Amino acid sequence: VTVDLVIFTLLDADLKVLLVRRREPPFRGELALPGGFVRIGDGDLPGEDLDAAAARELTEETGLPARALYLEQLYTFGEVNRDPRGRVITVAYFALVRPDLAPFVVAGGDADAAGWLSVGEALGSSLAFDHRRILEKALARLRQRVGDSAIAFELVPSTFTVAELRAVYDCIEGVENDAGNFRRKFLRLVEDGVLEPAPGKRLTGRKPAAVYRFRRQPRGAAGSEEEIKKHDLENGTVL
Amino acid sequence: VTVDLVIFTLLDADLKVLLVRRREPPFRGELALPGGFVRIGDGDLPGEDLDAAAARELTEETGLPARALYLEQLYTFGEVNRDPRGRVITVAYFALVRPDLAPFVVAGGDADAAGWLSVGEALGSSLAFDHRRILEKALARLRQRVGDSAIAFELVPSTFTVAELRAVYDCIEGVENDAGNFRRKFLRLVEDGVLEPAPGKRLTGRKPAAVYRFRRQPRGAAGSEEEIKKHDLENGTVL
DNA sequence: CCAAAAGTGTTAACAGTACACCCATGG
DNA sequence: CCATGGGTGTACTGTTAACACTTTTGG
Repeated sequence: VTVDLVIFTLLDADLKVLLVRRREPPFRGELALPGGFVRIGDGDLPGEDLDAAAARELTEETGLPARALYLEQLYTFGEVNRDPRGRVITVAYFALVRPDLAPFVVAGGDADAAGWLSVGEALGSSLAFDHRRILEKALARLRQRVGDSAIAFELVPSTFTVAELRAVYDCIEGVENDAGNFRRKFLRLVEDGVLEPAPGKRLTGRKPAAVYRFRRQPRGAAGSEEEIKKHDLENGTVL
Repeated sequence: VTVDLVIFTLLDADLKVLLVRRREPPFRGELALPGGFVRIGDGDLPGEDLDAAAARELTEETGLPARALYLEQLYTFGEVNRDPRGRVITVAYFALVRPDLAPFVVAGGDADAAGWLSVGEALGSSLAFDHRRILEKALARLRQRVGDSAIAFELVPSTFTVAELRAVYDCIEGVENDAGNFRRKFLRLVEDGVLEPAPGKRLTGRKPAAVYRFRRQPRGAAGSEEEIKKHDLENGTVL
């Protein structure tokens, strides 16, 4: 049993995925998703949970603490012949790296030249094993999550402007959101205490834009309204 | 590696799950989800895909052809100590049995007294392994799917009335839908060719109700409109 | 006739969409 | 002063939710 990771980030308004070039057969020299075997724990070696294995691989491949990243189980692929070495079942995970952390990602241990590749290009080129299918599944999950949960905040620096968040949506949904309408939805989140103004201005365009940040714990007493808000952040529709 | 199945049906306006009583240790005599080991295929025995293993177990436990049932991968549980026998990772699947087929379900091979238990009761009683957590996850998935795909048709006989389908939604969402409003949404599906009138009337209440059936392949030329419809049935919002 | 469920109508509130517009500022 | 992007207003649309209403039937 292995875990494979689909790690996304957003650079230059383009969705990127972290791929490695395999140094060992099978598929030596080809592009693949980072991953590795789950420590089962025979005898005296302690085993690890699946989530722990995914977090460990994530840290190994990115050099970033897993706690700072979004990580979620994606799907398990277990076709008989997906690995020429024999029967290998892989639990795929799906991770997001905030773009301000992406430059710190360095090549991992068991693979050459880890690197961010544009998802479009990755889908165009050939990948090892059934990793193309895994990537497609991850992409579908990402779009779903962006549509119905607050996951987009994981693809933006810790403080951001309305336009920056809008760019994330534009890029992932592949459409161009109306600036005015998007702003209104955004401000509703501020009203609801999901976001809050942050100090400073962003000097990106001509006119400086207001900067916001995600509010980790909602303000006010934990009334029923806040409960709902928490639920929304985890499962519900936000933007 | 095992597969475990969470098999739901709807009887007497109550959501039921299929549980078995274990005949072997560990957890002998306790209630558990049906499941079994995946055939890996060492040596000359052929292995099986995960989906195939789930379908096989599903047929073994229910006596019904898997083709007639809804089956979808749910989540993979791999905590180190979830099975006292050693390291066992389980891929949980989620299945639906139409209520008109539920009475034909008989006890499976490796377990006593398979039976439909009310989900409320099942969550109240203790289950083997981490099966309670799996059941909770399945319930969450069911509610999600009912909300955003056409899965409810899998919990209704092949022909049904507006009120019968509404009862499915009421039961799973735990709310009472307005009869009139529900009817309008329902009729929109008929307009769109997703449903079609079926011959006969249902004599359930005082006034006989019209009967409908699910339309497997949409009518008309396969234009772009039909493509969208197909997409909706698979992924999108329907009711 | 009456109860009960099928089926219809009406309306207010709300969210999404499109698009026109004002405002502030760096060059 | 002007182009650019931030930020605002507004009218139109379709969907939802609440609820009152008519119709049809078996008992």
